Amino acid sequence: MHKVTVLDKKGALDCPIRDVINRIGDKWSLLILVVLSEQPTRFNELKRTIGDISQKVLTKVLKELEQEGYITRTAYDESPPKVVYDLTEMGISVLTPVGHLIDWAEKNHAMIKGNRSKTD
Amino acid sequence: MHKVTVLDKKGALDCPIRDVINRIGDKWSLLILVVLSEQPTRFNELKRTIGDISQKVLTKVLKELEQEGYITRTAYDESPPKVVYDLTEMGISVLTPVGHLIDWAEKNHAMIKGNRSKTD
DNA sequence: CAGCATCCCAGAGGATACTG
DNA sequence: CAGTATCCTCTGGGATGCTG
Repeated sequence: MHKVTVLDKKGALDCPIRDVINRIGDKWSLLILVVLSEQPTRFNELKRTIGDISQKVLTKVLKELEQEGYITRTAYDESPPKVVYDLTEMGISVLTPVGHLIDWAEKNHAMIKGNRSKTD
Repeated sequence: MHKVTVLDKKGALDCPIRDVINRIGDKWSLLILVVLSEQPTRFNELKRTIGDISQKVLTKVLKELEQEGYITRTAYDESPPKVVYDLTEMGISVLTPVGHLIDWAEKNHAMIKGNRSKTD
C-alpha cells in the first residue's frame, strides 16, 4: 500500500492535502477544471456546459481557483465583453493525481453502490 | 497530461468521482482513513488522535464510511464496551490514488500559499 | 467506552433581479 | 456577455447533556 501521511504536529487540519481537498472537494471545482482541460472556455459557455451551477457560485469558484493559481482569467476589451478561463501549469498538473482517483472511482463504483444499497 | 473524463450525458454530478469526492472530500473522512491505515483503532482512540472532531460527527462519518465499504466496525461484547474500526480492502486501495494527490499537494503547497497571499 | 439526542450556527449554494 | 447584489434554504459540523 502507498504510505500516506496527513497528520502533522500542530494539528490534523493544517496540512497541504486539506488545502487541496478544500478546493477541489467542493461541489463544482473539479468539474470546472475538467471542462477547462478540454479547452479554454468563456464564462457563459462554462455555465452552459456544467448546466446546473448558479451564476453566483460559478463566479465565486472561478475567482478562488484563479486566486490559488489553478486557472487564468483573460478579459478581452470588446463589446460585448469576452472573458476566457484556462488552466495554468499547476491546474494541468493536478489533473494527473486527480485522474488516478477518478480511475479508482470508476473501478470501484459498482462496489460502492452495492455496499450502500445493502444497508438501505 | 492525464486524460480525464467526469461529465456524462445525464448530468454533470451523476458520476463515480462525485461519490468518492462526496465521501472523502469532507472535513474528516480522509483523515480517519489515514489514521486507520496505521492500525485498527477504537472509537475514543480515534477521537483523541484526531483531536478536534466532535463525537457526533465522528460517529456519523464512521457509519457512512462503513456503509460504503471503506471500513469495518467490530464490536466486542465486553464491559466496558470495545469497538474497533479498521480498513477494508477497498479502504486500503483508495489510499493509493489518494496518496498521489497528497504527494502533489505537498509538492505544490508552497506555490498555492504563495499565490493566495499575492491577492490578499 | 461508545455512543444517542438536542440545540445551535456559519457557510455553501440556489433563485432572482439588475448593470456596464 | 459577464458579472453584482440580495435574499433564502439546507446541511455540515460543533457543544452539551445523557445512557447502556
